[in-house]
Amino acid sequence: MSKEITSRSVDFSKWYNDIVVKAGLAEHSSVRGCMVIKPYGFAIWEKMKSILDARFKATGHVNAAFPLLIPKSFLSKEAAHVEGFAKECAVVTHYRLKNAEDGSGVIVDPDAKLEEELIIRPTSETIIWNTYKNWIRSYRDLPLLINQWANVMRWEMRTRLFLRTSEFFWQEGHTAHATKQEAIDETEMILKEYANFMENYIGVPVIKGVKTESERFAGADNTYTTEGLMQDGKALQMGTSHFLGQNFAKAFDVKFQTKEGGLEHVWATSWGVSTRLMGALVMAHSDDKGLVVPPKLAPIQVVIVPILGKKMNAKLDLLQAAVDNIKGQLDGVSVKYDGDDTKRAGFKFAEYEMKGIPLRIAIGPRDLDNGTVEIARRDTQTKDTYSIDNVGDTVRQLLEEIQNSLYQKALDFRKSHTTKVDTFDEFKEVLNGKGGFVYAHWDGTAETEAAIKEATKATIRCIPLDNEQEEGVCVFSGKPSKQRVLFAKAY
RNA sequence: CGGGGUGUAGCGCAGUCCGGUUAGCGCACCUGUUUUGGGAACAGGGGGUCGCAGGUUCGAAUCCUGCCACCCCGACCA
Repeated sequence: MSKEITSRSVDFSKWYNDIVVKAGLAEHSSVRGCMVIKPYGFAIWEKMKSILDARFKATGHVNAAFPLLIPKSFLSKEAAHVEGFAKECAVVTHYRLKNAEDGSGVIVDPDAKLEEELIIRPTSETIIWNTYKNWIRSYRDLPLLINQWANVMRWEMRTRLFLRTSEFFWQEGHTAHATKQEAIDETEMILKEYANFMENYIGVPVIKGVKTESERFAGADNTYTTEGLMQDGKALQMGTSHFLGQNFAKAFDVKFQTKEGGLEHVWATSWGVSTRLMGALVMAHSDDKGLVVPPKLAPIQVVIVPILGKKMNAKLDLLQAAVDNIKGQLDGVSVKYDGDDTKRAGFKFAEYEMKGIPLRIAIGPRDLDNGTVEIARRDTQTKDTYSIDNVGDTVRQLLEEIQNSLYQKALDFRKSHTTKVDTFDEFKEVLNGKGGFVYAHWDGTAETEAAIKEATKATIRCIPLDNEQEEGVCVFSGKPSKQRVLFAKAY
C-alpha cells in the first residue's frame, strides 16, 4: 500500500492534503506558496470554467484580458483598496538581469531599475478602471459587461493547496452601469449564478448573504458572498460579488453623459470565483478512500476496467465487442477504457477510487458469458450487476443519482451542523463541539464582531439574504438585535 | 514575523547521539517467468553532488560554523 490516505477523523488537514496530492490534482512547486495544478486537477477546473463561462456569456458578458502588471501608483487611487491589498503585493522593480562579474551566476542589473515599480495584480480593478475611463463616454457605452480569466498574486503568509496559494487562478468580472440599481441587480444576479453553479454542479449547498463591513472587499460598498460548509464543520467562502458603488469611477474619473445631457460617475461591480472551488469540491464530498467528483464536473465519468487473464485471453474478441457496445450506448458520457495489461484490476479499482471517477464498469469473463457488467458507484461504494443491453440508461440514471445524492448528503450535513443559539455559552459550546454554522443575534457593531472573533475564532460569514426578521438580544453584548446572522469558523 | 520540525535515489524513511568496508530499507522503475473477479509472487537489475558553503580529521551523511529551502502551528487573507 503505497498510497494511504490519512483518515479524516485523524487529521482533516492532512487528509485534505493527501487527497489533493494523491488524486493527482496538484502539488507544491519549487516556488514558495505556489502550486502546480496537475493535468487531472486542471481538467476539473476546466470543466468548471467552461460551465461558468457559458453562463457569463448567456447573461451578456464578454471576455477580455488585462495586464498582469499594474503601475504602483494605480493601486493608491482608491483609498480603501490600497489599504486592503498593499500588504500582500509582489513588486517588480527591475527589467534586466546580467551575469555577475565574479561568475557566481546571474544578478539583477542595478542599472535596470524601473522608474515606476509595477505590482503583480492581486486583483484588476485599478488597471481595468484606468482603461474603462477611455472606453466610457456616454450612456450608450453602458452597461459594460466584461470578464477575464486570469491568474493573480497575493503574497500570503501561509498557504494551502487550492484554498490559499500566493498565485491563484480565477475569473474576475468587472462591469459598469448607468444607475445604482442596475449595478446592484448585476451583483445579485451574478451571486445567484454562482450559487446555482455551486449547488447544481459542485453539489455544495451555499448560504447567500452580504458581508459585514469588516469582511467587505477593499473598495466595495457592499460584498455579497456564497458560504459553503465543509465536512470538518468549517465554512468556506466560495464566491463573492461586489457592489462597488461609484468608488472606482470617482478614483479613476470615469464619467458618462446621460441621455439628458448631464455628466455622472458610473456605477460598478466586480465578482469572482477561483481555484479555491477545487478545495470546496474536495472537502465537501471526498472520503477516506480518496476524491469524490460530482458527475457533472468529472473529466472521466465512467471507467471501464476489464478483468484480464488467461480466461479472458480466449475471449478478447468478445471483450472488444462488449466495450464497443457499452461505448456505443454512452454517447455524450465521458468514458475511459483502461485495457492496460501491466496493471491488475484491483490496482486500477483503487486508483480510480482515489481519483473519484463516479462510476466504474468491470467486465470479466463471467460477464461476457452472462451478458452483464458490474457497475460500482464511487460515492456509496456499492457494486451491482446489470445487463449490458441497457447499460446506457443505467449509467445515465446512476450518474444523475450520484449528482443528486452528493448534494443531498451535503445538504443533510449542513442541516445537522446548523444551530440556532441564544447565549454565548451555547455559542462557544457548539463551535467547540460539532462546529458548523451558528445563527445568533448580533448587535450590529464591529466591536462586538471583533470581540467574538477574538474569543472564539468564529467570524460572521454573512447576513443571509431574505433573512428572517426576529427581535432578540445580541449573544455577546445583550443589546437589542433585529435578526440572527451566520457565524462559523472559516477557511 | 514568532514557535516547532525536516532536508540521505522519483516518493516515504533508517543510519547522525558514539566519525571508519562499496551508504541501506520499503514503494515506484527496468528485464524475465508464473499470475490476473479488490492495490500479485519470485528472480535479476538500474538509479545517490547524503540541502549548500566553509572548517576539524589519515578519514565526515555523521563533529563544528555559516547559509538556504520546505513543511507544520499561530497572527493576515479569496
